[in-house]
Formats: sequence, structure tokens, C-alpha cells
Amino acid sequence: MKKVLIGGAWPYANGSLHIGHIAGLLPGDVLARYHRAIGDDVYFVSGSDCYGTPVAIRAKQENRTPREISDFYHEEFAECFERLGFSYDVYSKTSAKEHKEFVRGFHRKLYESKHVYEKEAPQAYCESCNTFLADRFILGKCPKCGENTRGDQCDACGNVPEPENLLDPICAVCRKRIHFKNSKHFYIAISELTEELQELVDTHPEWRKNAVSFTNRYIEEGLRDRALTRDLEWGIEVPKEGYENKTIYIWAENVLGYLSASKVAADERRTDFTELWGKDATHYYVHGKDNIPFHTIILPALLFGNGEEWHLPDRIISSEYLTLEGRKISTSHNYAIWIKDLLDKYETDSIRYFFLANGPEKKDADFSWREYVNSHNGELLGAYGNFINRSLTFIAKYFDGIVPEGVLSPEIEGRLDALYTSVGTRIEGGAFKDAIDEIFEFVRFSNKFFDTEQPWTTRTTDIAACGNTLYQCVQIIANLAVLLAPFLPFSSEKLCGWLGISSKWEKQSVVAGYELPEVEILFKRIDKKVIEEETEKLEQIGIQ
RNA sequence: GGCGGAAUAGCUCAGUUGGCUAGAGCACACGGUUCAUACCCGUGGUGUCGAGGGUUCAAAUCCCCCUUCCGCUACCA
Repeated sequence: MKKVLIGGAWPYANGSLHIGHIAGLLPGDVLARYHRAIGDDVYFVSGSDCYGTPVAIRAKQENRTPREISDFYHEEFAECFERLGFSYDVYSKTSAKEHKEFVRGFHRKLYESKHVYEKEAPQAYCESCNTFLADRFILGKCPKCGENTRGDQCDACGNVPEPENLLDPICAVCRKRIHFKNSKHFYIAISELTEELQELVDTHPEWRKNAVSFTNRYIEEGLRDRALTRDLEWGIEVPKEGYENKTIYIWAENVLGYLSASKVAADERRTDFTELWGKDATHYYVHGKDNIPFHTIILPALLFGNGEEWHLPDRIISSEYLTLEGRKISTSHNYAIWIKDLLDKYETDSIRYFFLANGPEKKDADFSWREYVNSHNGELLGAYGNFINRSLTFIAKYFDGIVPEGVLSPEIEGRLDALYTSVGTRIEGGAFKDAIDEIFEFVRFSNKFFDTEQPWTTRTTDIAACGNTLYQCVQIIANLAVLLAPFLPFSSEKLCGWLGISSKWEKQSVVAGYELPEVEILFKRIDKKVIEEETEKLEQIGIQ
């Protein structure tokens, strides 16, 4: 049995999930469900990213602990993912005991590596907040243009100042004057790994195009060494003497969640974790394009540095961005659609369908209420749902719910066979839109088939022909249910139940004489009024 | 500023390595049908492929330049 690891990006636990997150992460669930259906041993893992400065600052502002903040969002994420049908084998968090222990063990070995060294450097320190500060939490005047600026980049002139050169540096949180203190840290010499990393990109043309070009660009610009540890309280303690009050830098730890979480899954299943990370496995990583360097450079660098023969990323499913009604999503301005709100009002499969059929696969995509309602009413309901409904209610009405006798035509048989192969190839290749398009082309074909055969006429003129038509429609539905199961798990599960078939990725059939249960409508029509209502809401946010 | 990406029908998007009259869905118009959730089927038109120039027998595709939008620029993660 082939081992497949699918790593979904770990959302950062300082704000709710919105449609942008989901558009980038849903492909992971399709991959997981598909690989299970073809019989692979799948480990689909993710979790919440809990540490780091933004969570700590938010906690301070709200007068709560960082753990309270991150746990709150972790619970919310877990609930959203579950309601969306994400079939994670493990959904963990970086503040989980298993993760911390794994990371500390991993880092202990990392510090022995020839690619890791210690260095002392000045760090910005705020006496009043009693904490070291990241560059972007320093304010001051740019030494180049004299304008007010943040420490990481000057908005006025684009200069990237060294924080210690800023004039009148103050803390962005408390606005008091800051000082610089020397501090010792571990660094990983990513620059020394350039050759290995370059080879990794060069040997993986099946990574998404944006992942290949981003990675090449980073390498071309020259890889720089990065600190592995930080002067922050909220994080995983550095497993080394002399590093008390220091924690592992978040980027050097969160991507290791794929290892720690899949270890939890392997232990639960009593399977061999090292085999999952050995050379015969296949590893997918699913995330937005902002996460590319963390998966194509940093994760591999950490794996190289750790020295064991860890499996490197095979496929990078890195999506582009999603806009909302043509504009950038902005969480700080509340210009977003939150997943929990969406789930309260609309059907899960409908949400999944839209983002999988219209996702930002190769370039930015747009969510608009008009398109969403059209896609639901026109395609999911009008084409697919209606085909099922017209077929099954016909049988209920005129055949007492018993699947009539019939023979599947060679054309339909051939098309179904071709679909299993082709849709599978497209899913494995990360072409989810194409996969869905192809299935829906067949759905439209099926509606034409029904119209051409005119069973409502043959019912009185040639009952055998009528039965034959409906028999074939049932076979089509059974196979559509399986083909669409990775995308639309809830409706497919209902269908598989009604038809008494498995969801294994192979041609299904329902025997003549099978008695159908009473069926219900799969997708409810969305009233077109919601387009105006929802758009109106967004416009009001946009104006503020 | 530097680097990178994007721009295709009214809308949302496909267009592999340059190759038949540039496609799909939606929307729109007309016609058909009634088993089905005002559903489904058929027919139809629309494009200076962002602007301009170049290479080529042939360019949406390659090169140059311009415009607009977006991303990255390493201590946000």
C-alpha cells in the first residue's frame, strides 16, 4: 500500500478563517479523499499555528494570555474544518505536547549540524514591555528619507533600514523609547544549502509553476542564513543550556508540524513513521503562495540540517490569491467572508463546489455572490442535482422505486472508464478545476441523454426501452457519486447510501431489481435575493 | 526603487511545446420539451486576446516598449 502524506498549511491562530484560507486548503481534502478511495495509506495532517509575536501582542492588547487566544482560535478552526468536511487524520496545534516534544528533539539534533552556528547580535529591546521586539514592531524615522517608518521597511521611500540605524526608535506597542541589547542565537546556514535546494527545485517540475518560479527567484537573489531561536516568551523552549528565556523561532518549528502530526497519526495507527518519511512515500503540501518559501526552502533546509534521510516535498499545491467582489480581502478592515458565517447559511457541498470549481489554481480568482449563486443554482443544482432528482423520482413514480432491467451502452461505459482515469490523473496533478469541469461536462451529457431517450414517452409506447434508459441513468448516478466524492463528500455519501454502493474509485453498478429508498432533494435552490443582500452588506463594509 | 506575476466575450474563467474559422459555463435572444427543484434540450450573435512595435509562412502564445492591477523584497509568518 502506497503511503501518502498530505500536509495542509497551518492557519495562524490570531483571527478567524475566511474564504481565502479555504480556497487554498480545500484541494488538500480532495487529494486525501481521492487517495483513500484508490486504496492508498493516507496521512492528511494539519493544525493551528499558535506561537509567535502577533498572538503575543494580541493577547497583551486584550488582556488575555497567548494560550487563551490561540486555543480559542484553534477550537474555532477545528470546528470549521470539521463542518467543511475536511477529513484530517490529525488536526493538531503547535502548542500541543506531542509537537513540542518532537520539535525539541529535532532541534537538539539540528544544533549538532555543521550547517548550524551560534552568533551574538544586537536585538531591539523594550524596557517598558520587558520584551525583545521584531523589526516590524519598531517605529522610528527612516535614516534615508527622514519619514516615519516601521523597522522592517520604509513605506515612504521603500528603503529597508537596519533597525539599529533608525532615528528615535520606539516600541510600536507602548510607544516608549527602545534600546538594543546583545543576544546570542542559533542560526542555520541556508546559504550553504543552496546547491541542494537548487537541485530540489530542478528535479521537481511537477511543483506548481508559481512554486518553481518563486523558489528559483529566492535562490537567485541569494539565500540568507536565518536565526533558529528568538528572544520571546511565547514559543517552544530552546532545548539547550544557556538559552533560558529563549524560544524556537516560529518558522523553524511550525513546518515541523507535518512531522509531529503525522507521527501522532502513525502511532495511533501503529504504522511505521519512518516509512512514511522514507523514499517510497509521496508527499503533497497544500497552501497559498505566500507560504511557498516555507515549504520549498525552509522545510527542506531544516530536514537537510537534521541529517536523517527525510523525504522531501514531491508536490507543492500552492494556490494564488482569492479576491472578494474584485477587491482584496482585508481582515483588518473586516472586508472578508468568514467561514463560520458562510457555513451557517449555505450548504457545505455548495461551498466546496464553488471554491474547487472556481479556485485560484493558476491565477488569482474572484468570489462574488452573483457567481456563487449562479454556480450553485445553475451547475450544482440545475445540472447535477436535477439529473439525479429527475431520474430517481421517475423510477419512484413509474417503477415503484425498483431499478428496472437494462444494459449500459458501450458509449456510456467507455466514458465512465475514461473519467475514472482522467479525473484521477487531474487530481494527482493538482488540476482540480479541470477535473470538475470534465465531470460536469459528463453531467450535461447525461441530461441530454435523458432528453434524447424521452423516457416519459417510451413509458407508454415501449416500457422496456424506458426501463433501459432509467437503468442507465442509475448507473451514471452511481458513478458520478464516486467521481465527485472527493469534491462533494456529503451529497456523495447520501447517494452511495441510497444506491447501496461503495465509494471505492472504480466502476460501480447497481443491479436491476434493487429497491431505492425514498429520496430527497440533494441541493436547495438559493433565492436570488441573497445576491443583493449579501453584496449590500459588503459594500457597507467597503465604505467604512 | 529592484525582482516576479497577471490583463482573453457583458460576467467568471480555459487556452499544453507558436498551427485549422480563439473556447466553456453563466447571462442574453428565439425555438422545443414536460420526467424533474420555473428544471432540461436545441439554435444564435458578440471578442482591435490591455496599447504600440518586432520576429515568423503562421503570434493570445516568442522578443521589445508602454499602461493598469497584484505579489515579493528575508525580523509578519
